[in-house]
Amino acid sequence: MDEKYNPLNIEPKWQENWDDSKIFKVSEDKDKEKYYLLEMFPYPSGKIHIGHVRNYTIGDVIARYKKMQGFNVLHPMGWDAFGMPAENAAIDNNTHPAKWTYENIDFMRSQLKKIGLSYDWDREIATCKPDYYRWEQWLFIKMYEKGMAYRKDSFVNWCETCQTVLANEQVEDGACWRCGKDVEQKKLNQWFFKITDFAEDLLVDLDTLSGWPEKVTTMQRNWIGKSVGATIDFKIDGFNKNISVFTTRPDTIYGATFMCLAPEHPLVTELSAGTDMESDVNSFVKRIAEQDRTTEALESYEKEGVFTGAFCINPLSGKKMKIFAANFALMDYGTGAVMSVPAHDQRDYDFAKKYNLDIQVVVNPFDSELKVEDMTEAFNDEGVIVNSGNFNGLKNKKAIKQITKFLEKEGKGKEKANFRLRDWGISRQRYWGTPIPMIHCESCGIVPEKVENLPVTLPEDAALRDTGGSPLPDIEYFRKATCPVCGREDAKRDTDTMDTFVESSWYPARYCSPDCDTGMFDVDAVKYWMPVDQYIGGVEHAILHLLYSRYFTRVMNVLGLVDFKEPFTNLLTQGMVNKETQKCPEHGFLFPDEIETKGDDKFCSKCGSAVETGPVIKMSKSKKNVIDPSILLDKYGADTTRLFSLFAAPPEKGLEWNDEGVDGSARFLNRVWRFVYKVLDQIKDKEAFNGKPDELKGKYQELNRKINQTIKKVTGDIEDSFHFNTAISAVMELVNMLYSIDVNEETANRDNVLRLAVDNILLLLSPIVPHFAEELWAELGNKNSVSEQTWPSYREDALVSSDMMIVVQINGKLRAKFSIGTDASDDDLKEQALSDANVKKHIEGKDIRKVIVIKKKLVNIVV
RNA sequence: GCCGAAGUGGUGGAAUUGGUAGACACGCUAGACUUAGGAUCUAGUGCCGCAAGGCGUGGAGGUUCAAAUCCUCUCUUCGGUACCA
Repeated sequence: MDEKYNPLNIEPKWQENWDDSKIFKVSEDKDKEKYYLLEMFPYPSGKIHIGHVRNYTIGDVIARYKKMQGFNVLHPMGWDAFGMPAENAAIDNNTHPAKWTYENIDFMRSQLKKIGLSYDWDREIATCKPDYYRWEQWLFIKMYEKGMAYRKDSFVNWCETCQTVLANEQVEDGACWRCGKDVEQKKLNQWFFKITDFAEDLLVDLDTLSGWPEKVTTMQRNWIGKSVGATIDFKIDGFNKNISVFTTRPDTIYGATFMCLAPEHPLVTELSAGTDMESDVNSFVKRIAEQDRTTEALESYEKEGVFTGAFCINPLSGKKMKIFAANFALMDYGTGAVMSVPAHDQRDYDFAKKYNLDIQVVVNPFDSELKVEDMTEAFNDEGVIVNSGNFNGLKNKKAIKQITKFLEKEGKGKEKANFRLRDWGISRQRYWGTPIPMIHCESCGIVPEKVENLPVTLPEDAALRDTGGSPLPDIEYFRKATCPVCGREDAKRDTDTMDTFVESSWYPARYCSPDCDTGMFDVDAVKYWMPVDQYIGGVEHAILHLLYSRYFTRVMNVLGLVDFKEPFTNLLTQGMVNKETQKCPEHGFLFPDEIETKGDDKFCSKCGSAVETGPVIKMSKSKKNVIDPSILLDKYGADTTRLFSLFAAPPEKGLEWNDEGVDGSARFLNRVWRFVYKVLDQIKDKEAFNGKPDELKGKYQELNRKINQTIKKVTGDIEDSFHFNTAISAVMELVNMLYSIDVNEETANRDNVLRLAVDNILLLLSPIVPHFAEELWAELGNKNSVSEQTWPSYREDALVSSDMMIVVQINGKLRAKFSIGTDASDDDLKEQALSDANVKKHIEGKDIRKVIVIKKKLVNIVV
């Protein structure tokens, strides 16, 4: 055995060993309980960054831990390989997206292998491969046939830089989530998935996800945004038509004094046509349509509107209400029409003040009476109904139900729940994505490609345009198609591709049978492995990816492909790894290795300008605040890097990256190594101690207790909360204790206890630092891989101590401590406490009012 | 604005059925050793104080023999979301 720990020698050896022996390859085994552990697969952007290392290490520890506990563990890895950066990089570097992507995959795979992760690499998938997206196209056609995929004209979020449409979820603060450019509104004909059909189901089932962080279910709940109220019909004066509105406050209907329509609402132009108002209305509608709709801009807009010239009739009060087109009414929420109740809605109040409209109080606070002339803002708390005919005197909450019921009876309204969630627009005008398997035929309309013709393969020889945008419409042989229905040869293939979130919505199921060529997956394999027992990934995917995955699982469920609805039983959202940004006035953002430091000052290595330090934010390639783990891996090896990334903080917590502590982790492994080296000859042929504590004496009895306590603590920390940082601390304490005892002391079972200590330290650490553990495990004379050992258990009798430490407080302040046998009575404790010298000093001349004795813990003397 | 989470030493972080605040590390100080290392070992390290002692978990109150932990108010930071009728 080497005297010194040299990770760079031993790590490649074990990685090869695991690879060759396929020790982590799994298959369905009905006799073993399965455990499916999945980390969110990465986008192959080029290099692994430290956030990946943290994420995959967390997963790897759990996978190895569960394997040692006897589970049949599925732990796969793959690549979320379609997406825009490939196109951008291809243009920048004059290469091809496919080439760029596959090269990145090869490089990143080699990086992951260097971290020593326990993947079943035979299950690796890449979503850009035709044998993967073939089944996505198949599912698209199934969804189309069931009416779950449809086409509609709609205003879409358009990113000019990326030349593509973005889903609502992909717009962050009014800007593109990927490139940061402000998003514009554009009208396009697009494919949509009918996720809103499952809005209620997706919402209700959040309650069943007890293994998810509440934070995430709350975010999804808010995103789905259910509100309960009523739709109410208002007759339009002089027209044989109704305006339907959605409101959550039917109790305030008597106070509705005007009506607001979204500018795009079809009635706006219809009602104003041929009236004096026509030109005003049209110019207003046109102006609003052209307005910038970024969130920032929206905030600065004042509420404004224009009278359409028409009136409607309040169905209960019978009063005439002016109908406006207003900029704050949204066409795609509710019905695109708002019944405005200025007394009880702040927005309506502002609008009424501006245009001098009637304000009518219909809810009073419980203890006072509102007067319109004294009001400075809308009143929207709970209260008592007034000025509302038969409903006066009711609490407004009760009135909501009664008025709704009344409207239903009269045929003027209906109870209704409304959702904020919109259908999922999936068309992208991009090249590097899954082609949408639909064909536009002049005779037959839009029809699906024949299933036997799948996959519709993405042409690999496409020349990208310098300007961005998809080359697919230019490629004649791709675009030209034969109509699968009538056989016309001049049909056109859809040249849009799917949103890349589609691929990631079903990949967990694909891992169960990655080579299946008869369907999306092998039904029996999925039945065995799915759902995922533990999913791990960044909290940044709390809405987007996780909601889409839940939706897709429901789609597969409805299509009879799977028998469950929730894909992820337990979810661990790992905090993001953050780092400050560095900016050079001339060269913009800088990578850490582009900075030179002189004392406390930092300079750009290209031009020497002083570097400006920006805020601490999530690591991203575009901001260049990334840490390349290969520096750590080359210098310290994988095990130290793994250990450090776990020791720094509990997984769910965000982390400001700082590698100052990494030496401590390296030092710890060295300490363990040196100890094993020191006692190796002594313990190599010995059995680990497994007797009763009374077979041991003194320090060695204590050591035995500490070993068992450590097993208990580490197991609990992993099992209950994945708090590896405290688990590691516990092992460190045990190692510190080993250094404090004399290994040559003549005492019973000495070497057997030392063996027990070393065995368990290696077993407990093995999921965290697997190469290190394998090496020392082999040095101890073991033939099998440490990962095939059983996770250690502790002896209950070893935990028991004959003494206990008692704390003495006076008025709650710590004044003394003493050790006493565990069989001591309360009175013994009291007596012992009062006889302590320091205690005597503090109670001298004072009356003892009360003595509180807490069993096995403390004595508090109140004076 | 609304929803959620979090505030503990110089740093990362421990500790919650209320019961020794600061485990384990990093850093720092002093020393030892030496084959001069990114090594190892010993001692110290919350703050104030020579000490006795006092103070101390964002701030202010409260409950309790006892509060980082429970309650009320408040401040700050981070994350999500936002004209949603």
